[in-house]
Amino acid sequence: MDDMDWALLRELQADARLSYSELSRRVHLSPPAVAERVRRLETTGVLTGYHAHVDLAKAGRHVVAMIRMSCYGPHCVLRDPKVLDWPEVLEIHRVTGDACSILKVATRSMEEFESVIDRLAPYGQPSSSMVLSTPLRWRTVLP
Amino acid sequence: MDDMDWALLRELQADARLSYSELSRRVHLSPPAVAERVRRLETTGVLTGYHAHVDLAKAGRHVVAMIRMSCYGPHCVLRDPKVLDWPEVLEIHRVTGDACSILKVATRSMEEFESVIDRLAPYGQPSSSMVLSTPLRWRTVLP
DNA sequence: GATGAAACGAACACGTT
DNA sequence: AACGTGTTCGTTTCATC
Repeated sequence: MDDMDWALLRELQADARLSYSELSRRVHLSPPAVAERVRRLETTGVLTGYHAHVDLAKAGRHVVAMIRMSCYGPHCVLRDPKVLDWPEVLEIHRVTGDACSILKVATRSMEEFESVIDRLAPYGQPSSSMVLSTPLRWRTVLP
Repeated sequence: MDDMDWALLRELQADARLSYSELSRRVHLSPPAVAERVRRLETTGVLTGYHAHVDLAKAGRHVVAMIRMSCYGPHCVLRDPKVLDWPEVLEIHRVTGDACSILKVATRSMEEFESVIDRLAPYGQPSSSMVLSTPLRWRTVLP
């Protein structure tokens, strides 16, 4: 993880579709050298994937919320792998504090959101914060 | 936004670096037609960007937290554009409820995290939930 | 890590429905 | 208006130094 690796990470975080040739011009390295470094960042797990980001509202997910789950001991959502497959659940973080986890959820409607809450309730007490807007959607990680 | 657009969104969310040729094979459409559709999804704002995702711990950000800010009226973090530029702040969501916003923060150390809390305190009361692990980092948005 | 050759993909104009 | 075909040019990849 030298300066060159960080330069590649910076560029690929900003635009994951940059070609190796374009990357080579930006970091001043030959295309094969760039390809080898990127492959190494992938295999070592520093780069976990390349993802197109979608505008949730424009994709029909008009209701977005952060849900803090305070679970009933052994019934915790974190212990049920089925929750990982619910299409409305976009992220799950295990956290410290009163809640055991924070879920990011996006649904097409309030009715659909209500059904998610109904499915979550058996695991514990959900506390929902509806997302009004997202002033900062994403930031590049720098050294 | 027909089935073909959704097929392209699905593939690009899973792997943003797929070539137009590879996409054309997967959705059974010619490469120029794929390129035109993807360009349209970009210009209409459905696709907001292509980003390489980085493992925070492997990138040296060992401390990750979700911080709920309960701000003092006019001093709200959402009203100060400077906060958008803090490199430790990866996401900001404006939400309903007791808190006015939720921030995702990642720092190299607890000392650095403490300094973020010190910088946030003037805006309101920060309530931090440290992220222990992330069982679901990201999910593809489907129709 | 750089270079050069060969295979592959992207981009444009054009023709088709 | 949306898609397919062609050629041209740029990109990826592998062998080699």
